[in-house]
Order: sequence, then structure tokens, then C-alpha cells
Amino acid sequence: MEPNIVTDQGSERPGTGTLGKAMAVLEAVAAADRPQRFTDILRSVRQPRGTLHRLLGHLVDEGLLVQRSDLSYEPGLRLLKLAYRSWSGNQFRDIAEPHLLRLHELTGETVHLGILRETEIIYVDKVESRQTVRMSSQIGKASPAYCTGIGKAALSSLPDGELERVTARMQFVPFTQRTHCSAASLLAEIEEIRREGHAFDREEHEAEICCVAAPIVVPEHELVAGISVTGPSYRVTMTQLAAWAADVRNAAAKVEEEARIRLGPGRGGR
Amino acid sequence: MEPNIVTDQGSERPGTGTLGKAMAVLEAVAAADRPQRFTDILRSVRQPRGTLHRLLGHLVDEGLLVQRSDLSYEPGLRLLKLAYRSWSGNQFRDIAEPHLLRLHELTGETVHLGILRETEIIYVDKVESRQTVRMSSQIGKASPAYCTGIGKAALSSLPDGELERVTARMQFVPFTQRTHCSAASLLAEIEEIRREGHAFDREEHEAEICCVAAPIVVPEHELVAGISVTGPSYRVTMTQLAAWAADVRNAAAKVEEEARIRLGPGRGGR
DNA sequence: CAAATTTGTTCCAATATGCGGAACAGGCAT
DNA sequence: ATGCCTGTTCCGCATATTGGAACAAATTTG
Repeated sequence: MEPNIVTDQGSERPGTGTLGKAMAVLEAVAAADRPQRFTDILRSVRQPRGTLHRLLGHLVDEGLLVQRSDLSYEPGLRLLKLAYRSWSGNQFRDIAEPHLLRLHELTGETVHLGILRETEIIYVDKVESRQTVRMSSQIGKASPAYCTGIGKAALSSLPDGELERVTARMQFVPFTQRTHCSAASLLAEIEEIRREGHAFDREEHEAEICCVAAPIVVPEHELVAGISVTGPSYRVTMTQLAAWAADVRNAAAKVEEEARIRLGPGRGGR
Repeated sequence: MEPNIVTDQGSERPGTGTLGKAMAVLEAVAAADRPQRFTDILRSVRQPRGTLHRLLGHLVDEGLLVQRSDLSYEPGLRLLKLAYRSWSGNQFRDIAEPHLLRLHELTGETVHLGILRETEIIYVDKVESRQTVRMSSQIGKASPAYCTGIGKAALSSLPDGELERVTARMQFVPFTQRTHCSAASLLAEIEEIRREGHAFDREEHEAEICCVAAPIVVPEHELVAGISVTGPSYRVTMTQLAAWAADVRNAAAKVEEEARIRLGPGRGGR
């Protein structure tokens, strides 16, 4: 598994001044699956050598990057610390959690909660089928929306204008034979998903992995998300998934309802 | 220049230019347990209003912060995404994992892996005792080193010079009655920890919670960390903890040994 | 083994960028 | 209405960023 060709949409963004450039560098390092040397980064981020060098220096000073003894860079621990609050303080995740657990008990399979962010789904919570060793892996993981159950479910609940804008930005990478390769193909399925109220992933992202998902929308908070039940193809048939669809829709609806109440009509803190 | 109360140790750091200021703001928001309004941030970060306003704007543009409809700010999802790589790509965690699992099977209690960063311990992995609902919580959480088992174990393995430098930066907050309140008190215990090879947390950070911990040091990578077994006082007696000490030391030693081999003498990438 | 290439680092003048004091505008209380 | 607190905008100043080019060291090549 090494579909890291991309850096997805991080391309045409001008970058908000200095911070933007720094973040672009950080992202470039984080997106790679191995420590990046100066020249590697130079190639992915288009910046003059001098500039990049200073940028890297600052990022290291800040603890966002760590420079190893062979001079290569990798993401620093400070990111973990910062992200912790972003996760633990996330009310939405908190609201959804019991519903995820219930769905897990019902199905016995892995349950995911993901939030749509531009063209990606970011996983914010997970209930594992059994201790699959990798405990909390994949929280924070970003996957393309067009080839995941949650992603397609989430997309299906966008108004047409938004949907068009977002799909235009996508770069369709054929992860498996069943992966959507064009916006047209994706949009066609989304029509169907809108009618049904749930989406399937038929091994479109990873071979031998499929899922059912349903969307969650909280317009007051510009929140588009989804829940899914995932399993390996050999154990979970499409028939089985279809049978769970109603339960997933149900759980999603519950979360949506509760989120609307508890997150309030736009006011939160105090 | 007065001893600015907040942001723990991030005080006398001038902040690496622009980036430094932006990160200070980000940290201030992340450190709070509720969404921060403009004025809240203004109080914790000493910056002119105009400057702060622009900084916040940039952070929001970058997705590092999110502004809610009541104008308050909270950490954005992009942090989760960035941190994911910092976690999943962490070789050290990967090496330690099986040893954590083994230790968990042996004791039946919660096992933690934490890394020392300045005056804090940052938890990078965890094996929960039973499904305590909160699944992967606390990964990325930062706790003061002086009042945690892993923290004290890690400190004990620092050379005296380093130790002194680090303890000088600490602000001793009495979380419980047993929390160390001074460097002297802490250093005295560290002497003992050095002799024993393991550290206890006797309800020093949270009431009713105690643990045994042992240090892991990989000098080649400037890595100081620790493993601990944690449990509630009513179930885990000090005698029990003492009995596990050898196992914890053992696990730590194994991790240390394996890390030295697999992380190599300073070179990693290719 | 010397020459050529690649990689990382340093320097510095030009200026774009961030800086921050102060004025402005909208609420919410009195 | 009056005052106080909030968040936002403005704009001249100067500092931090810019990026080309020279440098040094490690690596490959002839």
C-alpha cells in the first residue's frame, strides 16, 4: 500500500502567506511514508532552496518536525499533543460514540465515524471488531471521499452546487478495479445513494474490504459526516451488508438528531 | 518581562518569528478545555489585538483552527490528519507495541507508552484494561513529568546536567496531596528511582490512580521514554505494583534493546 | 585519483509581509 | 440614551521573509 503519489489538492492553493508555506512543507513531510530528506521536500514543495531551508529550520525549532541524524525530517511529537485536544474536545465524536458502540454490538464488525473535509474523509473514531492489535490506528487517517462508504454517503448529502465544486477538485486514483475513475461515474452512484439513503463500498478502496455507510448532516455547524460498518469480504457478504443498511441509517439518524440538539443552533461554549 | 503565567513552559521562548507566534496561539487554543473567544486568547497570548486577529485568520484559513458561529475558536481537523502520520509512522511505537500487549496480558491492567519531551510526558500508545469505553483516548495527551510514573522514570535516566535544566523549568502544581511540590523533593525520589530502576506513581497525578513505570533510553536517537502499568488503587495495591516492577523493567529493557537494533545507530531512511 | 555532480548550508540586498497602535462598529448591559 | 466590552478594520513603519548565488562537503563518475 503506497498510494501516496498525491498530496491530493494541496497544489493550487497559494498558501496563506508565511504560515501557509510552512504548513505546505509540514504536510509534504507528513504525507510521505518515509522520512524526507531536504531534496525530497524540495521536489514536492516548489520553493527556492534558501527559503525552504529556513522554513525547515523554523519547523524543527517549533517541534513540528524532527530532524534525524541522517538529516532527514519526520513529523514531530508536538503534532500529537496538539491533535489530542482536537480529538478529545470534539463534542460531535462524543455524541456519536454510544451509537457506534451499539452498532458494533449489533453487527460484530468494525464501525467507523468519519467527517468530510473538502475531498477527503477524516476518521475521527472507530470501534474495532475484536482487538485487531492495531488499536486506535487510523484515527486521524484521511481517505479520499470518492472511494469510501462514508465518503460517498457524505457527498450524497451535499447540495448539487457544493457537490460539483468538490468533485471537480478530485483526482481519481484507481486503488482497485472497482474504484470510480471519473466524476460522472461517481455522480451516477451518488444519485442512487440519495434515493436509498445509504452507500456501499464494494472493495473500491481496498481489496477484500467492503462496507455500508449512512450520512450525518448538521447544517448549523457545516458538518457533513458519516457512519459505516466495515468487514472483510470473505466474512461479510453484500447481502449481509444490505441487511445492516437500515441499522446504519438508523444510527446515523440518531446521531444527527442528538447532534442538532446538543450542539445547539450555532452557539456552543458558554 | 514578567513570568507569564500560562502556556506552561512555552514561556521564555521568543517564538521563532512568525511561525512561533502562530503556534503559540494554536497551543493556547488547544490547551484550553473549551472553545476560546477572541478575548480569551488575547489574555493567554500576549499579542496586540491587530496582530492576534490576523494570526487567527491565517490559522483558520489553514484549517488548523475552526471558528464556530459564536465566534469562538477550537482546534481544527487538519491537526488530526497531520498527527496521524506522526503517530502511524512512529517506528518506536511500532517496536514497543508487542511488548505492551504482553505486559498487559501479564497484568490485566492498563499499559502506557510515553515519550519525554522537555518537562512533559506525551503518551503515544496504550493498551486498555477492558473496553473502558474511552478507547484510544489519551494518545497524544501531555502530562507533567514530575507527577507521573513514566515521567519520573524517564527523568531518572537523564544525565545530571539535563535533569537540572529540565527541573528548573518545571512549575509544580499540586494535583493531589502526594504530588511533588518542589524540585528538591522530586530529585530526592529520582535518586531512589535510579537505584531501583523503576518509579511509582502513588496517586500523585490523579487520586485513586497509581502505577509502576520503567525508563527506556535510546541515546542514539535522543529518545527518552517509559512504560507503565496503571490501575485504580482499590484494585491494585502497592504490593501488587511492586511485584510487577520487575516485569515492567524487563519489558522496558526489551523495547530498549530492540529499538537500539531496529532504529539503527542514527541512520534510518534508506 | 582528480573531475563532475549532487546535496546541504550560508550570505545578503530588496521588499513583501507581518506588525501593532489606534480608530471604528456592533452588541449588551446599565 | 450612555457607557463598556467585544470583535473588526485601517494604514504607515520596519522587520522577517525572499530567493539568487556562492560555498562546502559528501557522493558519484570518468
